[in-house]
Amino acid sequence: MRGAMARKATKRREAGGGEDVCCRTATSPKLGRERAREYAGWFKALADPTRIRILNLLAANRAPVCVCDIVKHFPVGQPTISHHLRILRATRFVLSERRGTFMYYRVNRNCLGEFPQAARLIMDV
Amino acid sequence: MRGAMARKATKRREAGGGEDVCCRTATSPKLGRERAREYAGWFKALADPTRIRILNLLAANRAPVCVCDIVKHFPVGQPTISHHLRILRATRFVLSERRGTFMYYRVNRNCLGEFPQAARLIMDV
DNA sequence: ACAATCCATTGATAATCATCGATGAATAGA
DNA sequence: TCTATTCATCGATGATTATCAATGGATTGT
Repeated sequence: MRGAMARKATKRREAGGGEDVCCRTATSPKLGRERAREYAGWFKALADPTRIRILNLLAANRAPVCVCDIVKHFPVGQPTISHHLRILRATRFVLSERRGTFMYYRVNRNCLGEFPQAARLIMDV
Repeated sequence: MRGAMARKATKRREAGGGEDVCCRTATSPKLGRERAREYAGWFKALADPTRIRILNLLAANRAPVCVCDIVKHFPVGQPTISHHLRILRATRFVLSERRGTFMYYRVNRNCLGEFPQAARLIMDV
């Protein structure tokens, strides 16, 4: 479904030196596709203003917060908040815990440490 | 279009103490909507594996790299690479420069410094 | 057993996005 | 001026997503 147009770039002057023309052969990305996909998943989880503010609300509260209290602070419905929480939970940005009828969410502080590491790998430093 | 279902949460026991029931009134998110939208835009720019690896390729090469050399390393067509570069350029993750027919791209190292700052603000530390 | 509450899930919808092929603008060289 | 090359943009398409209303499962209290 793709790749037809992808590979026919810059092939002139194959005879004469074997050198490509425009640049001196750039280095490949060092980050593998698997790792890149993992990081993209993390960033995608933060690529929404509501999710960022949910995360910030949970971080601002030392004690875990239940869903109905999260809902109060945002102009979207409860199912939407649940949807966002599921994404944040799947990426381990938040942790959840059940107490009776309530679900309490809190931020996962370990993620704070993983991010600079990812940034360094992407930025190659 | 939204807000109908949003605000009718947890209103019982208005008489008797004025207290809500489930949690002790969680703190609001400290991050404003404007800032959250700005950060979400940054993360959205990184929410794609191809863009992450383009960024990584540019970071791995000290000298600027032209588009046709970027295209060689990815299984997508040149218009798609241009599309991704436009997004990375709009968010200032990369800088571009024209030399004759070629467009040379390089990573913007300043962004490395802005990210931990954003992480700290979101995570409230 | 029953009613009430919390919250996750489902199904639908409109918007956004990644990708493609085709085209066009700009530049360099003959 | 003509041709070739690089790269951005356009229009279309399929996939993903944010949101909603409605429903259902789980738990608590009567």
